[in-house]
Amino acid sequence: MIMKLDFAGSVPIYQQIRDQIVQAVADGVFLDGDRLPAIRALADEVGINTMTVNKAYQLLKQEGYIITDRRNGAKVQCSGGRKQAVERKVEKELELLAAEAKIAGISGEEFAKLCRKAYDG
Amino acid sequence: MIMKLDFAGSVPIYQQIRDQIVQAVADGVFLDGDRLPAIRALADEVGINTMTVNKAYQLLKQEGYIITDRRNGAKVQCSGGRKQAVERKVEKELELLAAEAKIAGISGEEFAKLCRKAYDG
Amino acid sequence: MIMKLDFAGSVPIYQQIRDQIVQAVADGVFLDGDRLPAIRALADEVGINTMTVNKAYQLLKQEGYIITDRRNGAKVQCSGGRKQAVERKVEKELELLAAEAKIAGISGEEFAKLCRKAYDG
Amino acid sequence: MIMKLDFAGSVPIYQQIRDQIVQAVADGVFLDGDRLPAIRALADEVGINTMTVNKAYQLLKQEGYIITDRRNGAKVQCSGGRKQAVERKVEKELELLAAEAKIAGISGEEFAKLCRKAYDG
DNA sequence: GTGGTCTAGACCACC
DNA sequence: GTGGTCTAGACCACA
Repeated sequence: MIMKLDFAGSVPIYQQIRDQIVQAVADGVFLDGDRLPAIRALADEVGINTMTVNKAYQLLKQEGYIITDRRNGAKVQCSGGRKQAVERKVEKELELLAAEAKIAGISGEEFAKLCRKAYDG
Repeated sequence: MIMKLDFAGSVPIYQQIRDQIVQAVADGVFLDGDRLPAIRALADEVGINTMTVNKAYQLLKQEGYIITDRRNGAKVQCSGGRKQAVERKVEKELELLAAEAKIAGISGEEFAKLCRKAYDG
Repeated sequence: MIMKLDFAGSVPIYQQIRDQIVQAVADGVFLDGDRLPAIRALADEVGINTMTVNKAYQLLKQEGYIITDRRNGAKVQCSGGRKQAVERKVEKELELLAAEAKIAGISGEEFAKLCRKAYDG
Repeated sequence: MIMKLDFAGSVPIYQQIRDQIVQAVADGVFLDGDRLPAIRALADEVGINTMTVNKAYQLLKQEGYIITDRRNGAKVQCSGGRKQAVERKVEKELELLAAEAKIAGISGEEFAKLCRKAYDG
């Protein structure tokens, strides 16, 4: 589990952790049911406080990406059911991205290509 | 110029203003060279501090979306040149969105459709 | 004896076991004097540690719901005497539930109906 | 704003704060739109850490009981919409309470009376 | 002024 | 071993 954190930027660390774990799940690094690193272990590894990692895990749990089994720590849970909510979120964020792209002179085709690349990896 | 601000959410007000102006430019509400509303007028209209609007305008200026002229206020400037930078930014954000979509069970086709809709409006 | 355990939630396993046994007693699944499943048997059945079941049983014993006999295991004991204590506990918890219900727009009648349903089954 | 906290018990402090604020809202101590005490002020008043109060507020926000307006701090928000969810929660908790009451020898009438008292205050 | 984030430690409950 | 909670500070972003 490699983690690239930007301590200078304005994005909270816990958010960066959350994002990268979501990425990892989407990329198949973690499969449904896999155990995530223990909070302390991950905190030590990347050199941050356990509370920060804890917050990231809580966020992931709340969003339904993981469940924390009291016996085994945190496990990935890919069960759907969030499709609608995610769709709305994606829709809204895409709108802004598309606007910025349009102004920057990125054509519809180029934008579609970027989207495809992002999805297919 | 209608502005919908969410004072509760986690997105800063100035960021919301910036986003909506970018949207408006992309949608053709403002054309290249058009004058943006005066800071004080906009602040009064939506009932916020002028400092907040000022910060949004400074952000837009810094990003190259507008130029400020002491005599005429802020004017939209659609000159290109930022294509590469925007492309990198869009690429990065798309990656996360695509990941979330993938996990939620949104197919590549559905995602592409959302992207097209976002771009074409 | 069916046991539905939620390993993800915040309620401790032993508490869930305790709750479900109390439910079963109230529902007449276990009558006064009936033997509860042996600790090890129950632990095996639901796939948890015997220590956890043991803790649940100790809690039940301490609350006066069961008595443990070295030779015969745990037996249900419906002897009263706890009425006052339970009343106080119920009173306090009802207060919070009623508050949440009130805020959510649940009327007094609806709340009473829910209460009746809970009691009559 | 009086707060009675039990530091010895097993109920987390942030949960106790959350509960008492919900109670206060239901009792009309706080009306829709009223400002809650500032996190620091409340923390100082009851002699606990700001993080703990913060967690309580986050929980309330997440449950929809309050909104945090960036300009003014936390405000009560009684807008409904949570009726169904609360109903399910109340239903489930009532079931256990009713079971305990039944075993303790509390009659259906007595239980109904307790419920009425809890709701009407 | 407000809330949001983070640290470096600590203790506890659970299993 | 795990996650959950809490402390006593600190700094920052926002308005």
